[in-house]
Amino acid sequence: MKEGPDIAQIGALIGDPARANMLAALTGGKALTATELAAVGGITLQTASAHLAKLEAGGLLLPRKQGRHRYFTLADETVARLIESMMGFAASRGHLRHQPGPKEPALRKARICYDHLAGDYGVRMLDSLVAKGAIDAVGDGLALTAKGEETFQCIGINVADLKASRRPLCRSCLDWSERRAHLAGSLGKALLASFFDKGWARRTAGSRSVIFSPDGERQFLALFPVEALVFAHVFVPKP
Amino acid sequence: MKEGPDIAQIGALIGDPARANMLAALTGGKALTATELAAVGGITLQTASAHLAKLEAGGLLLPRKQGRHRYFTLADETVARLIESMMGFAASRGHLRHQPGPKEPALRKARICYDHLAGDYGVRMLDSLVAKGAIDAVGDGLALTAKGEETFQCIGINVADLKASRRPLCRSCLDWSERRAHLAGSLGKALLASFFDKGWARRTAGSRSVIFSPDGERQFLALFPVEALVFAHVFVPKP
DNA sequence: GAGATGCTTCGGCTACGGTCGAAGTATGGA
DNA sequence: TCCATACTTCGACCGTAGCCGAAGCATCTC
Repeated sequence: MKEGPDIAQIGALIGDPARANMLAALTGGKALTATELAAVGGITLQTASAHLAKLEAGGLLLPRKQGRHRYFTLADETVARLIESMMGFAASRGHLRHQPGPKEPALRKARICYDHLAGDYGVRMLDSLVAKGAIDAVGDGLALTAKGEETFQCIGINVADLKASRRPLCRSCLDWSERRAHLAGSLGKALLASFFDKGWARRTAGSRSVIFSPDGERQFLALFPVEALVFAHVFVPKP
Repeated sequence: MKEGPDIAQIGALIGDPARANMLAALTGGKALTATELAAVGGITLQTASAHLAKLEAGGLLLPRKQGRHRYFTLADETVARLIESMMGFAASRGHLRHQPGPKEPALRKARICYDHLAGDYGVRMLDSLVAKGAIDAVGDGLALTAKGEETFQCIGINVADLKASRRPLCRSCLDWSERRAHLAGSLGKALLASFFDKGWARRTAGSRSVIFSPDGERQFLALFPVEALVFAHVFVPKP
């Protein structure tokens, strides 16, 4: 039959454990060197080199040479979205890792999804913004309201700048740990960046998880309060 | 590192050409027997049986025994969404099939995406519905308007029934051939079903493509006119 | 009951892809 | 200039996953 585009190629690309680990690590948004990615994949540098060549040829990765290092990033936001959506799917089918591990809770609480905040805190933030009327949620789509535009200006985010770029302002991104949406798009990116700028939170060295400082956490929770009522209509039953 | 759910498993599942072909065929929405799927995959029945067992174990497929046949369907709408999104991604990276083939144009014009209409005609339908104000497009989300509810009642679609089900009414689904959204969800399903009921169109035997009758095509195009102005803001530039 | 059809299981073959050691190339620093 | 570091290429090894022929169940038809 052979209809349509070839999904087997990218499936196979993602289907190798070492490559999958590399891709998952790169979903953290940071550029990583071949050596770092080899460690992530649990393989030697030679093998990693071969894998990276394949991922690059497949259009999933973008290399950037800098001195004697080669830094790799996901080629595109669409790659990140694909990986995240596959994680969501895998989680829904129970394809979890064997070892929950000590890092797991931190990851579920707050982590980076390419360039924006995900996990419990990411979902909470979006919920709160919707409850405040800063963002409109229609179906599975998100849109900034006029009120929201004001709000973000006050926090110190220049919405006009964001609007100028071609990238969509708001995008919903399905969270694999919470199975609910969090905020992606250039606004999601700007918000996370501002948390880092303010010193509320920082990324961790070898992981996707985001660590809040005690003070940062207090401020974050105050800025994005949870209203119990909200959950009623946003709740999505787990299948 | 091993963070998060295991995407390698489902990647590998989709990564085999024979399995990928089977999954793509099942995205046509019809239940297919093991023998039919073997033909689709270009392999013998024994091999297909092994593949199907793996896909079933992975939670991608749902078997249904009927007489001496075993019919397989995609386990879930989420599987169909995953496959379609991978197709979209593959298409965007140029991972196309070698042979464009004679069926390709028909497929691009109108095809089934799990249970709703995709392709040029699918995109056109959504564009037209948005232009008419029957559906609200906010960001990448869709919502039925009050006016739309009336409209669909007139066409003979019982919106109240659809609302009763847990499945979302409107969902946007990215079209791999058009790289724009078309209408999924229970409303998308109901619309396609009504086209079949009215005899405007029919499915083809071994393919996902949808064939309109001359009269059906005329009616469809009249019902969903294109207004040039609409395209301006819906257009998404190809990267 | 006999035969045909649909599908699964078993066993063995094969090939491809992942793996690493060793050697080769580029870049940076002393 | 010389060495260390970062990475790639080459070559060889090996395991696994895909593949099919043959045989074994199950179900329908006559």
